[in-house]
Formats: sequence, C-alpha cells, structure tokens
Amino acid sequence: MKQHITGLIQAALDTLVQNGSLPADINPTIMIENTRDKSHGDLASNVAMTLAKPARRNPREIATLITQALPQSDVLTKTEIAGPGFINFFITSASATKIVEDIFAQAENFGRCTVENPEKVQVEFVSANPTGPLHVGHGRGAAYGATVADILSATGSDVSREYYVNDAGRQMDILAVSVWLRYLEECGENLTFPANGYKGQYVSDIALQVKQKYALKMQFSSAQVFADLPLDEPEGGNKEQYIDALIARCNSLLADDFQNLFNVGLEAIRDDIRDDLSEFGIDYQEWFSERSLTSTGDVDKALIRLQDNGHLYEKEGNLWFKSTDFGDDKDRVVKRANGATTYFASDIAYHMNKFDRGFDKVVNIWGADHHGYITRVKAAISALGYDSERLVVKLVQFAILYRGTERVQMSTRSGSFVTLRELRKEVGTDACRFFYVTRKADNHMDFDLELAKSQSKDNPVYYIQYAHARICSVLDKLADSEWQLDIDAGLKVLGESSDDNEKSILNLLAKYPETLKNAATNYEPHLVANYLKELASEFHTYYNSNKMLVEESNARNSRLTLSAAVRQVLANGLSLLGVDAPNRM
RNA sequence: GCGCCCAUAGCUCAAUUGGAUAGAGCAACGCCCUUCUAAGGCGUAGGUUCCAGGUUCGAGCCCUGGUGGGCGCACCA
Repeated sequence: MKQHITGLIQAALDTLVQNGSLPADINPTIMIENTRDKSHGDLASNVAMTLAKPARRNPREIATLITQALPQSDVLTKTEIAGPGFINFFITSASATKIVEDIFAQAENFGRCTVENPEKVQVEFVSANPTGPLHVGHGRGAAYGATVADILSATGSDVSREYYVNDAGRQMDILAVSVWLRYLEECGENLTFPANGYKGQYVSDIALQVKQKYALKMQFSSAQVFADLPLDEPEGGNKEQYIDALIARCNSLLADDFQNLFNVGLEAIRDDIRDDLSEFGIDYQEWFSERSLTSTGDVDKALIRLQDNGHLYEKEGNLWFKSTDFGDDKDRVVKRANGATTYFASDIAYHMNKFDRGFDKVVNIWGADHHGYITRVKAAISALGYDSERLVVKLVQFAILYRGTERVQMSTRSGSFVTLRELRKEVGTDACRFFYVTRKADNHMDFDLELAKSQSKDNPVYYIQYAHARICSVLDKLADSEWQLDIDAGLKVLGESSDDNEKSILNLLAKYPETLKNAATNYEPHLVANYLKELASEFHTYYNSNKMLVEESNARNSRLTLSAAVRQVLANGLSLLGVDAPNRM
C-alpha cells in the first residue's frame, strides 16, 4: 500500500517537474507514514514540507499541486491537505481487507520476508564465563539476543547464533582449584576453603563427578596442598596472591591431571548452560572455544597481521597494540613480558576469525558493564583491515527483580545468587522470555515476579496468550456447530464495515510486517512485544462487545474472519519472541 | 578526573526513529457486568517530556552546556 502511494506521488512529482511547476533539481525522498489519528486519514506524507525549501515554495501550495497531479487510483477514497502541509490519504476499506487475504495466504510466513542475497549475520550473545550457572542477569541478554537473532532471520538475514566460551584464563583455573578442594574434602581431607574460591553448591556437585571418574587419583594430603602457602585474606594476607599460589600448587601436584580436572569442571558447566538455554528455547549453531584460538594459531596470526599493518610496538618487554590511533584512550597490551598473550589478544583473534568465516555483519550482545570494551575491539577490527561498521555492539542493561514492590536481592557472593533456572521455574519460560524483551535493551528494567506470574489482564503475556486461546476456542465451537466459516463473505462484509474497532484491528494487522522490519533494523524486539500487546488489547475489546457465533451470517463471517486473522498474527509474533501460543488456557 | 548509557503522568513503560492534540497499563475516582473462556467491561482525572540555550516549517527525539542516577576506566577474564 505504501509503495503504491509512493508511486503515485512520484508520478505526480514527475509531471510537476515536466510542466515546470517544480524545479528539476529537487531530489525528494518520499516518506509515507501511518497516521496516529484516524481523522488524518490512513496514511500521510510529508513530501510537501521537505520540498518547501529546495522548491522555495509554501508547503501547502506544493501539497495542493501534488494532489492535483496525482494519478487516479481505485484504492483511495480521497486525499486531504492538513496542518503545515501533510497530504493525508484515505484508503477504501475494501482494499484494507486485502491484508487479511495475505494473512491467510501466507499463514505462519506472514510478516516474514526473504531477500535475494541474504546478509550473513552472526549474533553472539550470553557468552558468560563457564564458572557457574547462568543467573538472572544473563537471562536478559539471552532473551534479547535470541529474539534479535530470530527477528533478523525472519526478515531475510542468514543468521548464525554463537556462544563464546571463555574456557581459558585465571577464572577457570580458580574454578578448577575450587572443584579440587571440594573433591579433597569429599576424600576426607580437612581444609579451609579459600576466600576467593567458587563456593556454590554446583562446585561440590562437580567434585563428586571428579571423584566418580578419577577415584582417589587426584588426592593429596592437606599438609602437602597447603605447605608454605602465603596467608589468605581472612588471616591478613592477599586473597588474589593466595589463590594464585594455590593454583600453582594444584598444577604442580596434579601435573597432567590438572587438565583433566579442569575439563571436568568446564564441560559440566558448559553442558549445564547449554541445557539451561535450550530449556529457555534458545539453541546455538556454534559454541566457540577461546582456547581453540591458541591451538589453531589464530592468536599468533592476528598479532602478526597487526604487526604487519604497523600497529604493534614493544615497550618495557610488553607488546602493545596502538589502539589510540583508532580513538581509544590508551594503548593495550597484547603480549606480556613473560610471553603470555592477554585476553584482549584472544578477542582480537576471535573477531578476525568471525570476519574470516565470511559474516557480513557481526552482532555482539554484551552486558552494559562491558561498554568500555567497544572502542578497543572496534580499533582492533579496523587495524586488522576490516570495516569496523560491520561490528554492531548492543548493550543490555541490568534487570532488577521485584516481588511486588519489594526488591529481590541478588548476590553473587557465597554462591547465593538467583539463577536463571530458578527464575524460569518460578515464573515460567513464556513470561521470562516476554518480560525480558518488553523494554528497550539500553534501559534499566524492573522485572516484577508477581506480575509475571499473575493470571490477569495486568500481565501482558497472559493477556496476549489469552486472546489467542479465546479465538481458538471460538473457532473450535464453530467447528462443532452447523455453520461453516465463509471467508470470502466475511471479507466482503469487512470491506464495507464502518466499525472503528474493526478498522483499527485491520490497521494493526497491516502494520505487523513493518513492525518486524523496524524491530530488525534497529535491533529492538520490544517493538514486537508492544505490538502484540496492542493487538491483543484491541481484539479483547472487539470480542467483549461483539458476539461471534451469531445467527446472522454476515456478522458471523466477518467477525470470525477477522478473528482468525488476528489469531494467525498473534501466533506468528509470539513464536518470534519464543513464547508459546496456547490453544486453550 | 575521563568515557558510555539513562531521565516522559504518583508507579512501570510507549511514542512508527524529526511529524499533526505525547500514549498504554497499574494505582485513584465514577458507572456497568457475571458472558461464545472466567480470572472483567466502559469512562473520568492525571504532563513545563530533569533544567538552560541552540538547529528548522516542526524537537520527547538532533547539537552545546548543566543537574541527577547507573556503569566502566587492568598486563584480570
């Protein structure tokens, strides 16, 4: 419809330029918008206003010229010039019902689109360190990332979902030591657990697995383990130095077995995260290992490439990346004097790897606390010779949990955090997925557990699902009756309808595809969530004021036709958000 | 100190990405209702869009400077 009107305006402008009413050097970008207020017609354009300056004429005057030059069209009932120079278009209701035909014809594909040369897009999200189960903070990144990926995919991108597994580094060593100490306890050793160790119950669970697999092979006496270690924090020492000493001890005592210990912990937690996300409706195409970057030589390759491009230098034995050349506020170390590469070096290699895999665009979804990292990664990408615009970083702010008005305390200390799993169990996957994406990602959000669980109109998930179930129920009843749904008759009646409620539902249905498009180009799934709320709300109003299964066939057919279309769009939208569309509730 | 993000009704949030009279839901108030699915429906009230400038036909949205809040400023991951 918009395209059609754009065409009409373009034709009008061409004639005006030809007959000299408008100068030829104007280059109009014709924008057609949905009107907010129906007294302004169905669609509106602001071309006249944007042309006012280049054409040096009053916008209302230009608007008049355009409407006069507009070719005939059978979808328009009339045009109007309003306000400062808007051209308002009134569409015949008969053409408005065409959208309903499209919905039935395309069914679950309605709103989706395919493009000829789909852009290859990678969406990397969650990527939490595998040192413990996901907590509620990760949940938002998970829901947001998955939905963005699905929406991109629905609008024609070739999407790959990826989880970057930080399976290297000190935090993982600390996990391994933590598991080992719990294992030693399990073997009967008496010991004091380090202040900086991982204290969650899951660590003990993994320790049991280690014991099952390796029996007493990794056992050493407390005396051996703790001999000549510095003091831990509670005794007046430094907990960082203490844990590092413990890691070194663990390494030297276990020798080759250290890697086995490490792997049991890593795999247990990674599998747990994978299951957790899968139960949350999120499955990845790729679990990318950080360690693999070293073993495949990608880290070295990346550094050589930076070196060749002249972006590395040595200072005090360290190898530095000159990121200040690309707007960073300080240069960054990529290789320490002891020869060990930094985490950032891995990340440079990782991004090089992403682009080398042929992705046209890479979307990283990060927690808001990582925002300081964006500049340096983009710097690295430019330095490697790629266009850093191809990397899109979306930050997700934290969600604060409430139980009614009371704030739920979240603490990662002493292992007493609220896990994503617990949250899902309490409020259900559907409510979680939906609530997490109803807000813009870069806004802080309040997540009310009570609301998410409630079965009332106040709860948007419930309200939308309820609308879907209601329609299913009515259509089931219809199937049991002597009546048949006559869609053609229904469309005809709808086309002649002057009911405001019906018109605004038709209007909303027509807006679904562009809502998706909009959500995709801006990475804003909340637009879809809000859209569904609006559609459900408009439908409930309709349902409450019109009985569906009535004797009078015109009313019956038109109402059921419209309802069936609403059901399809609700189902399509919910499925994109990873939320179930139940037939009954 | 520097950088990033945020600020809209009493509360939680929208606003078609610069469009016309800034909208929903809670809460408040006033009516109605007991149903094809019931956990409700209709309506009223509520605003200097944090402040001060600027850009233009037009600003909640863009620019500059403030105020307040969150986060970040490692050779850690």
